[in-house]
Amino acid sequence: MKYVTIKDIAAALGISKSTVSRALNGDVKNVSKETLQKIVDTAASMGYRRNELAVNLRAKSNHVIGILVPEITTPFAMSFIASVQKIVSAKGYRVSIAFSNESPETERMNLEMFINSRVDGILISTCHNTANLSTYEDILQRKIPLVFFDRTIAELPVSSVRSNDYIKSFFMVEHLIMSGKRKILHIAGPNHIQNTIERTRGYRDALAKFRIPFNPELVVQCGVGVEDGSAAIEQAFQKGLDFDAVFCFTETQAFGAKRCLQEHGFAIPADVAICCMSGTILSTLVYPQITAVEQQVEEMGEVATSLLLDKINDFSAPEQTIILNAKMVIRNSTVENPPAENA
Amino acid sequence: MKYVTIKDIAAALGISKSTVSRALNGDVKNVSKETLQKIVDTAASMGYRRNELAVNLRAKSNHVIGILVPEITTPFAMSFIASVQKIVSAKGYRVSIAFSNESPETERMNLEMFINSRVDGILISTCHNTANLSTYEDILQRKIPLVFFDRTIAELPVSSVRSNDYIKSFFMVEHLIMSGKRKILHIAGPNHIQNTIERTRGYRDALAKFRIPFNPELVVQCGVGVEDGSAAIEQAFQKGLDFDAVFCFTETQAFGAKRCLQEHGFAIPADVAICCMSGTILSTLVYPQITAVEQQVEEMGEVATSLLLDKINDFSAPEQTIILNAKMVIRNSTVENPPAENA
DNA sequence: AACGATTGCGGGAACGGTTGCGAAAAAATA
DNA sequence: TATTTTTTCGCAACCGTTCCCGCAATCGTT
Repeated sequence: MKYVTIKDIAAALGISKSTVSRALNGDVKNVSKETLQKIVDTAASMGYRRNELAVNLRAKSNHVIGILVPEITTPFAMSFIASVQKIVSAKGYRVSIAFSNESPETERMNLEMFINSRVDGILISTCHNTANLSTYEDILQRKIPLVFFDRTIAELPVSSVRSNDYIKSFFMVEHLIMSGKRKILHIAGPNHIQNTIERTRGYRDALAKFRIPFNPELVVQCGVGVEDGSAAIEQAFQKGLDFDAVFCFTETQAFGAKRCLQEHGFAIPADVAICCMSGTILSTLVYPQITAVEQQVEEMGEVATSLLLDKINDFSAPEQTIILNAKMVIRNSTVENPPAENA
Repeated sequence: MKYVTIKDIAAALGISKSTVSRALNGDVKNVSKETLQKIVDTAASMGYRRNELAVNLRAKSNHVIGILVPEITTPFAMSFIASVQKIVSAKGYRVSIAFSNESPETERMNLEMFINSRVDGILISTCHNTANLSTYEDILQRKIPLVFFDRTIAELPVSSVRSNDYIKSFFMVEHLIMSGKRKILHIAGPNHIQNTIERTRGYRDALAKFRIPFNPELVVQCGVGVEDGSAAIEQAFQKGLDFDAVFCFTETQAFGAKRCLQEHGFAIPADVAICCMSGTILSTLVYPQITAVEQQVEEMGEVATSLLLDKINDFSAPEQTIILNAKMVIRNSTVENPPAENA
């Protein structure tokens, strides 16, 4: 027999399954000490394993948190998932992970899978061109707790957690300028997402503060991959653009840009400085290490989870929009001698 | 009402829930065309969502594949998971992910969680100092399909997938020697795992082939993190060791080693060449790009999944041990002008 | 001695589906 | 028209657990 049930235990002991259930749940008030011990012992010796499926059906809860991310193979997603996992597993929840591959259709499918499997709550970072408002609304109508993180949707009355992109972007460009750079190339992100707008706004406003004229040619919009960053630099060379710093939308772009510049023999940061938003631990792997604004991924996971658990606990908990303070870390890709560690 | 059930639909239409169930499962043989259409329509308009919990309880199957990895925040784990996810989701399975943090205790806990939640199969890469033989045996006794990947356990009669570590390690060191290096530092892994033994054996045998005497001082054993690699180099300097190449057990060690060497002003590969096992896409992000033996992660995911699905389909399917051919990619960290792409 | 309170346990209805079996109705055949 | 076959559907059991309700025995109190 593959699995023994409480019925089997009851039969073996000649008692009712109710008592067995109670005993195994440690109900000391309704089971005598001896019976309880006897039940626990035989359960162990028979290799009993509580069937969560049955428990969950009865409890109408899966004890599962669904996490939906655009991509899974990014340090950001991994760290976020790990952070959530760590917290909720201590509270008896498991996490179920799905990814949208930046496709709204896949996103919708996965959300419906979450609904069908009766997850207790959903954490989601939407894909770029999101088109699933009706699905989100369906989820809300069913009173399934939902929290957006990183990429949020302003239209919906749901809690969300993201970083203060604009101001950190501003500070980063300011840092470049104060390091003596003036011709700053900005490798931006896809133009239909909120983050791109915020970060590019920070870039422009920092230039304005120092009365550096904005040159549209110095802003190139492209994908967020390593090769995109590399290609952006190649393209800038071909256009004959003159620049002494590069400010990237993502870390991966920065990797590509840096590698391309190094392959062309440029010294970093002397000839060209490089920095980026969305930095992660990877920025410290390369040489020189990259100055970056790092999202507090761990913290984002913790905050998002906390908001979600609140909602799970009481669906009428108020919606909150939390803006985390991303951390700017200055490293060798922008200055020769960076401070030890800085916020 | 949060969720409508087939009973609700049945009541709304004045028919039995059996018929509703059949209709929703597309049982054309037992439901008339009109009734079926009527049921499907009202189900849609009432916002019915099949409760997977109930279905799974009845079917005694969760339609979930459990994946247990030592760490989640590695490109290897992520790519593997993504690869499995892609395949099984097409077959109606979800994946549940857990990690052991290299702790046998956590590993055991998570395995028991998998058992309790009645997963249909388990893919596992064991933690370093594994001590859960009895748990594995429990799983096998319950006839829960189990497949090991990457880190395997020879003692157990289960299918497994891993790479040909020894020979690739041998080739890698041979490559260094043929590039003119002779004093090769080997940053090895923890000494109680199989992979360390295999790879170090490859190192020694390659030296032997070229009649280079083996110097135990040139083998340092340490953790697999970036900082471990960096520390290993620092330590080598302090010991006054003389070396012109570094062969790392993992990619992360190589990152640390490379960064440390560059910070000390060494030219790579001219002064010191660097290469490693367990390479991933990350090796191409850095400058110079790192020569590495890359596991075919995608393929490993596919093969492991295939073995597992076979077992799920028929538990008496034969156990297989599959050795994948890892791919050695020569890049700028060992030679100035690497071939375009090579196996 | 009588009576309420407590303790320990069993019976059985849920949770939301699926499915074998049988019955009624409809259609096909003799 | 009578009989057989087919279609269409309902009944009820089942998956493994929880939990409400009720009953008997024990205990304590006056």
